[in-house]
Amino acid sequence: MPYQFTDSVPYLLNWVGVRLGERFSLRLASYDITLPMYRVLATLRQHESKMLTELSEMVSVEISTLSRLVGVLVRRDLVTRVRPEDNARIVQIALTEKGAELADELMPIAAMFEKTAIEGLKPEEIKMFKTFLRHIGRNIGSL
Amino acid sequence: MPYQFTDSVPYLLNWVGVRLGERFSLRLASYDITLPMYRVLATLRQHESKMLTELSEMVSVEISTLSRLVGVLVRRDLVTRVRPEDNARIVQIALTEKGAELADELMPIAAMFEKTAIEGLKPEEIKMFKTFLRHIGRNIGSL
DNA sequence: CCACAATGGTTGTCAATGCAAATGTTTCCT
DNA sequence: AGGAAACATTTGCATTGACAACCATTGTGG
Repeated sequence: MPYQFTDSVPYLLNWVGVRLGERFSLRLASYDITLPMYRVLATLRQHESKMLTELSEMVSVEISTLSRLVGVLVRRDLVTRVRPEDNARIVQIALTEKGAELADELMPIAAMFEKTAIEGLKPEEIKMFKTFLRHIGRNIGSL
Repeated sequence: MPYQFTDSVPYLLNWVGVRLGERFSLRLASYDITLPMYRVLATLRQHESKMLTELSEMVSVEISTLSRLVGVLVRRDLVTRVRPEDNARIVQIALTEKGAELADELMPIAAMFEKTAIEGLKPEEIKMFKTFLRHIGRNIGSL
């Protein structure tokens, strides 16, 4: 059997990923929040405080882009950006009260969204699916 | 158990997808080809000829962006863009000889790449994984 | 058969992105 | 201690990409 591009894992992954992103962006639009913004808020909601580099790795946004993005989030009073006393080269990003509230409002929507997306898959299938994804994620190092 | 963002399907999907794309882009760089370009070539390799809108849907690239992208591929003599006699509002995109040759050179690399990415998963697991992806893909309509 | 809606594609414009260089900070080595 | 290397972030600049407005063609209902 020949290699079929549109049947390949990277293709399918991208196709589904892009569409999920598009759809969810639409939902976020009414909150005046972009998808990368949401990713930052949601990540911080579960990690308290992260430096820029860590955040960049987690949300898959290029660090210079993220630097600017954090800038707008600070201006909107959704996150804080502080240089710790004991280490002046890093910057800690954390949610403000307002940012935490927004995250708490948005995350249930994301949860519902995901629920609809994986509708029809059995719990153990979802578990497997995530395991496969993480497995591929680990393999990426050897690419 | 609370909803954990970094454990969600959309997050994992994006995380893995972005990284696969980044890595493969690096491979393509030596051919002076970008990832979206590769996607166009590979799609056409398996579909002969597509109109712009269909191509846009398949490669997940916004149509105006794709219009310009096709422009550069035409200039590089990798694809042709013709308005059929019988329907002058559509445009058919097809590979040139040169484009087909390039696709044939690149696709085995992509195949190897994928092989490495899914290393360690059993054939039936890969099959399941793709089934899950397609299933989610179909659900997206109801988002 | 003709106005008008719908479809397919291109172009103008501006915001988002990414790379590279610059800046400041800490760590490491001798 | 002193300077080089490594690290974390920011900024400048050029490219990319998205959205909207637009043009051209085809399809449709009265």
